[in-house]
Order: sequence, then structure tokens, then C-alpha cells
Amino acid sequence: MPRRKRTGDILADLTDSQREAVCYGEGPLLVVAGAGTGKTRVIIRRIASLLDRGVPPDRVVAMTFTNKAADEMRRRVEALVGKDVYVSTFHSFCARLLRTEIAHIGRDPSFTICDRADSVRIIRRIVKDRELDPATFAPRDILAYVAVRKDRIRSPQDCAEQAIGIVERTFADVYGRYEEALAANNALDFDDLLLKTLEVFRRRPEVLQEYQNAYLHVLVDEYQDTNLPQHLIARALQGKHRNITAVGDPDQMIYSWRGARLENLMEFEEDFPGAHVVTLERNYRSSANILRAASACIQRNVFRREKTLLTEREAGERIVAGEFADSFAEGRWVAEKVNELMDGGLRPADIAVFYRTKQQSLPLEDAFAALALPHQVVDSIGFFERREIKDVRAYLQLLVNPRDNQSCLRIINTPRRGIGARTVAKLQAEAQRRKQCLIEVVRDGAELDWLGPRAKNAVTSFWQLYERLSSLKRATVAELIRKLLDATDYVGRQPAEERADAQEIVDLFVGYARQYDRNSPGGGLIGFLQQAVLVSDVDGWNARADAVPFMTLHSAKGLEFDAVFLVGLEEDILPHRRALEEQIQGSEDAALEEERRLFYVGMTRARHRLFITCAHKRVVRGREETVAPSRFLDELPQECLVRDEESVASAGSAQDFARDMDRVLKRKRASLRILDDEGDGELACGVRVSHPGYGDGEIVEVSMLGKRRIVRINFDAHGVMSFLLAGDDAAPA
DNA sequence: TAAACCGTTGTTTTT
DNA sequence: CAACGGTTTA
Repeated sequence: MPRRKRTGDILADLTDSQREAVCYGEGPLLVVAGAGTGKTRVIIRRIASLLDRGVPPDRVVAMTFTNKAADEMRRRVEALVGKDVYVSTFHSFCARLLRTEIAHIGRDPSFTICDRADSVRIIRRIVKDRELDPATFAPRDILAYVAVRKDRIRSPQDCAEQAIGIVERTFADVYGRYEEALAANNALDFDDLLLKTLEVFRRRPEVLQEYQNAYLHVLVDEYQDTNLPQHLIARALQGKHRNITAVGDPDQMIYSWRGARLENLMEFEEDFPGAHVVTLERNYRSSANILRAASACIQRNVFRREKTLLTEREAGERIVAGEFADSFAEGRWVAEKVNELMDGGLRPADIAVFYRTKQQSLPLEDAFAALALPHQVVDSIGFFERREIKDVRAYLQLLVNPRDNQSCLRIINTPRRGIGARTVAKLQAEAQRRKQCLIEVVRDGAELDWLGPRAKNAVTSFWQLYERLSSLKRATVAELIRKLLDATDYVGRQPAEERADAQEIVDLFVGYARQYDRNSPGGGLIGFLQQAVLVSDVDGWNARADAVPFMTLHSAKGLEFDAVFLVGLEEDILPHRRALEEQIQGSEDAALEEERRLFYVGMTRARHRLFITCAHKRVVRGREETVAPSRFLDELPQECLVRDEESVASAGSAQDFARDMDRVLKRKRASLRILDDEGDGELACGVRVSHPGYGDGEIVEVSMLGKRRIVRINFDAHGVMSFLLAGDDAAPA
């Protein structure tokens, strides 16, 4: 049993302001905490302090931005006072609440949570059914429209009433049909998790009261990035005891495109009268040089409340700026610098590389592979969106929620079992006619005389498969997935070139399920699916792995490293072109300022060393394009910077490098085809392969980089080249 | 029915 | 460049 710490430990190493926030008693509390001022520490110590003062652990609830942050917070509180508190994201909290309460608003608790791709598919279907022009009514645009309305709690009826012109009226109409489709499938999208929770609270005050009674204290981290529904949920929960603690930093608001409202933080004192405000301005993280540059950058923003970060740290090393001919040269330079830092004693996990967009990871991966440097692309969402995983999830989802036609459609002929598009269309029409769900029609397949004998056979055997899997629902999730893969011969029926890849992916998923079974006994299949859809990118990052993490600036929020590389400081990338086009609240400045905050978040993650780079050429849409250095570079105080003189020299050799290390082979469609098929589909020395770009060749060397393989191939026409076979560092640990 | 082929299109960040 | 949708062909 962990040793119970005394109050002294909880308050150890805190400054006066931090202590003020930690020890504050009853009533609303706002902690405005600049970057690196010990924000997370304050919230953790405050929870510990509350428990130490006798608040029962089950009467505290804390909200974080990601599941990883939630786990971390729970763990650290536990380490401090030996008690377990409920820490969650808003979305997970709402999903859990709705599993027990959604019946109050006439919905079924076995609902499916659909991700963005599912939502797009539903909208695409509606656009098609209504025979709308897909250019004017692009499903993605409509979904964006819907998301914005939901963030502002606007119903389809509201939107229809306020719509101006035929186009907007049509958007509102599709929104309405989208809601109907979700209801028919017994599905909720991400926003619905928040909205339906609010609806339960509104329509059933007695239910809200139960929660208000239960929670004596509500704490919310990253308040600057909460949207209106989240703000209202937090406000509702603290309604009785009025003990809300909100922690945030306006300068780090980077999710306005997802409805984040700075007003939640800025107008906190009006929303929660009598709120006490504590401001933390002393930075303990970054060297003076880094902090000075970051402050100079953020001070360019006009829409902000003046706040100065102080440090007592020494100046430290200057920020190193590098400029390169192209992103390959940039990547190689980063890899070389990382190598030097590691020689100097830094561990890979003390270093991080940040970029604006995920696709920027590719040249970096190549460069790190070339130097055999351990790295990990932080992208778990990518893993869960892989076709194989989505297929398996659809099977499981259909077992939990038979009304999930979306999932049913996905797997009814996956793998191919002879239920073609025509048959599916007939089944759908029948379902519509009978006002039943698809799987019910499948169940009655044997009696449908308008089905041909072959189709009927296929439909019946699909129903038998479904029943067989249904009977296994009580097994562990890992076991269920294994049986499902077995029963469908899922991997064996993949195209030969993709089989090995598919096997690897599903094995990883089984491993992930096994871990879930171990960690969440009693969580059930529903809990598993919920966890798998509500993942964030950083959730899959194994911070204890000895690898340099690559991640987006958005994912980097809340983290810190000894050394940080910020790559791709180019116009149209950072600030991103699309972002500037968005024009938040009709103002291009607001959008630019958000991009600047993103840059600021990136810089302030660094403790000692900061490297900022840009390239003159970048591969966009498969074409090499010339790009200009970011305007943000000019905004940095020159005295904090030192230009790397090697960067100019190494620029010329980029092409050699690109030639030597072709590119990461994408997993989706392996571009290496094995020619002699006496082997068992393995890439080994001596095996002849074919590459779409370089023709035929022979494998001369296979080596490992972590879990990933590097294959050197001697092409008949082009000589020796190396390939990094995409592995699965994206898989959650 | 399913594989193979062709043309279009999109192009940020993510719970 | 790749992902997707639609068409053609076996």
C-alpha cells in the first residue's frame, strides 16, 4: 500500500502563487497559467490537497484534454496521496454518463459512437440520395457546417429558420437528415456526446441534481480550449456546490476551429460570480533565450490580455535556425543534430520533433531511418483508422448495436462472400420498406424469394456467421476478435501482397484488446469500442520508449522536452494557408493569431535547446513546390538566434540523399511485389522483387530498425537503394 | 459478382 | 500522390 503523504509533501516546492491556487478553499477558482508555470502540477497538487483535507475521492471529477493526460493526472494524484480520482476527457465522461442516462431522452444505451469518417460517409449517402451536386454540397463542407452549428448548440430547425438562400437551406436540410440517420442507426457523433448530455440535464433536472450532489469539486484543465457545450457541462456539474477550478492560458488557445471559446476563460468571473483568480507568471521550464523569443512572438498578437512571463534561468544556448534547399535536407540535418545531442548524453525521449501537418513526418522518418535513430511517429488515430481495424471494429460494433446499419454495410461483404452491390441495395430497400434494420432483413434472408439462390445462400451464411459471433459476446475482447478473424478468414482473404501487412495490423489490434481486457475487466465490448473511437494521437505515444517522438504542434500541447525541433516554418504551412482562408469570425487576423499561438506552443515546449528550420522546396500533392520562409521567423529577436552555417552547405547534397533513401513504403498498398513465389511471401535476402518506379531487383540486405525493417535492394536498372518498410510504431503501446 | 482500370478530386489541426 | 467513385470487362 502506498505511503500516505502528509500535507507538507503536497505543498513542497511550490511558489506562493502556486500554493495559493492549491490551497484555495471553496468557490470558483480560475488559474491563469502561462506556459511552463507549473499548471499541471498545480491542478494535481490541488486535487491531492482536497483529498488530504478530507474530500472523498469519488466526489472529485477532473477533465483533461486527452486520455493520456487523464491517465497521467490520475497516476500522479495516486502517487501523492494513494487515492484514486475520476479523471477523464469531456467526451469520455459524457459517453460514460450517457450509457446509463440516455434512456431519459428516449435513446438506447448501446449507441455507436461514430468518428469523422463515419459522419462523412453518412452525409455522402444523403447528398447522393438527394441527388445534390457534390461540388456545391461537398460532404466534408457540410460536415464542417454541422460541426460548427453543433458547437453553438444550434438544432437543424434553428438553422433552417435562419438559413438565407437555397444553398444554406439545403445545408440545414442535410443537417436534419444527418441527425435522422444517426438516430435511425442508434449512433452519436463526437459532438452529440456533449449535446445529448446537456439534453439529459435540461430535460431531467432530477438527473442533473444527482450529479451535482455527487461532485463536490469539478476541475477542468486547458480551459482555453473548451467549447460552449463543454463550458455548459462544467457549469452544470458545479451548480450545487459551486466548486469549479478552471486552469488555462489564453495564449495557448489553438482549437478555435473546433469551437474553442476564449470567452469561457476570459469571462469566467462573470459566469462564476465571486470567482477567485490566481495568475502564474513565473516560468520554470525554458531558458531565458527561448522564453524571450517566445514572448516576443506572442506579443505580436493584438487580441490578448497582456501577460509577461518571468524567468530566473540563465540565457542558455541560443535558438538554432536552419534553412535548407528542401525538406529532405532539412530532415537529414535534424537527424544529424539529434545524433549529436544523443552523443552529448541526451536520451531520445528527451528530444522531440514538431510539425504543423502530419504529412511532414515522411522526410523526417526517412532521415532518421537512414541514420538508424530511434523515433516514433505519434499518430494513434492513424492506426485506428486503418481499413483492417475499421473492419474489425464494424463487426464488433454490429454485435453491440444491431441497428448500426453503417457498420453492417461495411462488413456485409467484407471479406467478399458473394453479397454484391445489387443484393445489398435490395436488402436495404426491403429494410426501408419494413422499417427494420439491415441485419433483421439479413436474418430473414431464407424467406426472401426475390433473392436468387446464390445470393440467398450468401446472405444466410452471413446471418449464421453473425449468430455465431453473437454467441461469443461474453468472451474477452481479444478472444472475440481472434475468433472473428478466424471465422471470416479475414487475413487469408486479403490480396496476396497485402496479407503480411494485414496480419501485422490485426495482431497489433488483438494485442491492444488483450491489454484492454487486462486493464479494464468488466469494461465489456462497449467500453472497448468506446475507448478505441475516443483515442487521441498522443494516447498511443509511449513516453517511456527510448525514441524521439514526432508529432503535430496540436499534439505537443502540455508536453515538455529538453530539446525541441520545429520544422517546416514556411508560409502556407505555418501559418497554414487553409487556416488563413478560414477567417475565424470574419477576420483573417484572428486566424493568423491562432497560427502564431501554435508556433508559441511549440517553442515553449523546450527546456534547453530549440531548433527551428524551414525548407525552400517541399513535396506537395506529389509535386515539388517552392515555398517562402514563414513570416514568423522574422518576428524572432535576432539576438536570441544563431544561424547554423552547415545548413547552407548541406543543402546541395539533398538529392543524393533522396536518391539513396527512396521513401517510406505506404502500408495501404505495398509497392514492393515479390516476383519468385517459391518463398512464403517474406522479404529476405536473395528474393527478387518489383518496384513500380524502379523495376525489378534483388534484395541484398534486410535489417531492423526497432520493429521496422529496412530492405536494401539492388535494382537491375538503378543500382542499390534502401527502403524503410512502414512498421507499426503508430500502434498504441 | 469481382477484379481491373480510369478519371476526378482534394490539399490542417482532432475529441 | 493517393483515395475514392464510377465504369468496363472477365
